[in-house]
Amino acid sequence: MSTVPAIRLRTVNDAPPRAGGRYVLYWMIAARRTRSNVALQHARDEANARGLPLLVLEALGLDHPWASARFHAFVIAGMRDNAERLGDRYYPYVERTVGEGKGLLAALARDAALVVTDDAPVFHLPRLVAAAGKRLDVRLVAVDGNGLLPLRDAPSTPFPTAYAFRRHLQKTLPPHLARESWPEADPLAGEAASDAAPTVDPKIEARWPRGFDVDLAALPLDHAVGPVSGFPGGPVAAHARLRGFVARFGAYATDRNEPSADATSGLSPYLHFGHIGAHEVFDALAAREGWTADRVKAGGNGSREGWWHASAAAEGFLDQLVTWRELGFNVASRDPLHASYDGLPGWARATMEAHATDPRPHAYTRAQLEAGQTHDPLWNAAMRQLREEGRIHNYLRMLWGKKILEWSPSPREAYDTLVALNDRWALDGRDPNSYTSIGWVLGKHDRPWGPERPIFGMIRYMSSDNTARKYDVKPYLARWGEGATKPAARQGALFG
DNA sequence: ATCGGCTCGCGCAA
DNA sequence: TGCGCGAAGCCGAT
Repeated sequence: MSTVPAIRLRTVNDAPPRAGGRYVLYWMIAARRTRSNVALQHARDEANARGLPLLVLEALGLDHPWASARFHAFVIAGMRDNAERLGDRYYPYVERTVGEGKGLLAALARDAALVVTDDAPVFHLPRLVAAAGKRLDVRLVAVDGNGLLPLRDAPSTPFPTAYAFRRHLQKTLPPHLARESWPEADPLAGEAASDAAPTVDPKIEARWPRGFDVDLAALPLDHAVGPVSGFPGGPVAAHARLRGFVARFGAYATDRNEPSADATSGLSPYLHFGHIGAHEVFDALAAREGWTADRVKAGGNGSREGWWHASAAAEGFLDQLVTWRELGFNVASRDPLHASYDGLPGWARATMEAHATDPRPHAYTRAQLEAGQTHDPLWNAAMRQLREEGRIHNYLRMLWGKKILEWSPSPREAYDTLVALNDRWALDGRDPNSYTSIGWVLGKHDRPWGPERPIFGMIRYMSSDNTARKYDVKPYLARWGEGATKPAARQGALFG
């Protein structure tokens, strides 16, 4: 009945579907978009099967530790796009006081034949879904739309290396690339009762008013973390970004590590908030390359080269989008320690701990780091980009992390600082991928790399001097360094 | 400019 | 049991 592969569907609770429900409710929590969204597609199938309309709830709560004007602005921009597409079927809701939103899902579910949601191993979402499953008296189905590989098509233990995971992908992925397994580009196009608006109890609307036109300044948020410039949120902006990236994709192979070049995709924030899906990014690239699924052959030995049978640039980018991104999801879905120091490999913790009492020639408090007040101008510039733009250039982010290890009193504190700064300031913080890149800095998915050094032990070392030797960092320093003039138009006027 | 060594663990071939 | 291979490393020798 469902057009979504069964391996992506998970029934969360024991409650049956409700006879006499007025709509099928899609509780949109991770895939905050209306295109290429298998959860929405499944909800639509269920609605069609019952002759019912769809209702889509997209809520934005205040009750999590990193709630800030930055993330709120980003998500609300996406609500604008989703409202455009969904019309009467859309129930956007932004909490005005902490706890105000409690009960909305259950209230809407009381008239639902079935509730569908996203199954994503991201931040607090698994706990949220589990709790909802217990509370609701109607069936809740969670749908895994995270990546090309369904999360459940892998062993129950997480992959320790990208190499091992890549080998698994090379064996397992081909059937999931087939057209019939692929998400529909526009699930709303296949909606049978699209003209019938779902009837929502007016008492619910009175208590939890629909809408997203809120005064951000009045909300209890972390306002020091302000909206970013250059990265407007939402599916429309995400697709504009994707088009731009594909248009200049030729430079990706050579310039992706060049801090001054705009050669990377910049899609990570959109992927994190679900404003675009991995399948959509894959499709855009495949179209550009004239690539078709039959070019991938089952087999392969885990090597990065010559797997996709695409250009060098495409192979490199797909290794990011598929291998590394989905490795992060694989680990996040299977390792409860994936976001903690204790989740690092044994050899990495051992070698760092053997050097825990080494003298630290430079030591900074977390506040000094957060303010970008170190002796290292390149590092300070990276921190400033993170504070102001909500991201750090891919290559410099590694250096940024390595120095936090070098300048922290202990490896455990280094890990916690990395996570805290990234969770708070990065648009794609709190994502499985963020924990992958932070973990990599401290040896995760990497190997020991001599010679043994103070503080680092056998953790792979990086230095600002070498980075400056390999890449042209002058334009980056001019943009983000100490003496740089503030870029214009940083005010958050979008949502005033 | 380019190259090997540093060093560990995995999966597969033998 | 050996072997190839691995997100971006650094360093010194040629």
